Amino acid sequence: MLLTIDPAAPEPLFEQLAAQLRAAIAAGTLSAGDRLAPARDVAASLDINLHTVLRAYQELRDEGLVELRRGRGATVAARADDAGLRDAGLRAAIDTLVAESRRLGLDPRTTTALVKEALR
Amino acid sequence: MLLTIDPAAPEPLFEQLAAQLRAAIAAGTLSAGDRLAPARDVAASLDINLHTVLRAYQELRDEGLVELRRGRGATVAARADDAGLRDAGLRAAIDTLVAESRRLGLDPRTTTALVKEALR
DNA sequence: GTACTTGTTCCCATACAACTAGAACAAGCG
DNA sequence: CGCTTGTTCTAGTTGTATGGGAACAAGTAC
Repeated sequence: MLLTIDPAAPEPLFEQLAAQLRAAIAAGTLSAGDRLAPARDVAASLDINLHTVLRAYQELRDEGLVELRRGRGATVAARADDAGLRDAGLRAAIDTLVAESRRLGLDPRTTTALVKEALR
Repeated sequence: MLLTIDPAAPEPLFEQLAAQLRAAIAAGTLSAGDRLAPARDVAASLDINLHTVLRAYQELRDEGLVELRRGRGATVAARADDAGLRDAGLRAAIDTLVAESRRLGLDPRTTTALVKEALR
């Protein structure tokens, strides 16, 4: 599981990490029970702070996608499979939305904002 | 056009305002040519700073949804109709996505993150 | 048991974004 | 002309993101 960051991007580093891990779960690269690299290792290899990596892990824990335990590390939650990030209906819905957004030439900010609002 | 804010929310105030205005355009509450309330008035009624409101307006201008002119105020851009924020296909796509997200019990953050990733 | 791993929780410091505050300015309107 | 309204500027406060370091707690390995 290769993680990368772009220090120049507007998104916070921990959000970049969380997004890649979510995408990996959705793509099936990571499955329930799989272990994530220790936060210290990720921090060292990306040359960023331990706290930053842990914050990404904790965000995923708050979303119910990852389980964290001292001494054991971070593992993909069983719920991540059950909850179905790779559910066919969900992925179809996302693909359709992206296609519609592109068709209308909408700014990505506009699209994500509309979705966020619709989810409230 | 009633605008509200939640000072305790993690989203910046100007983003909250922009999101509501986008949603209003998408819902048809606001149409091309309609005038937005003067920034000073909004700032006063919400008890926030003029700059914060103007930043929301400017973000919408950058997205092509609103036009700003000194002395005349802020108006919904013609493109806002053409671009079709209230396009049937778009709205159906959003509704479907929201339904799928709810069905799977996904955290809103997870859903929006996946969409943002898919739009890149 | 001891040693090691790994997340958790503190401390603090720095950099940047968000917000506030106030003022002056410029374009449009009546 | 006066009034409205967005634009631009300066400046200060606050919160978040990130970094750096340390101690701690729960789990694993021997």
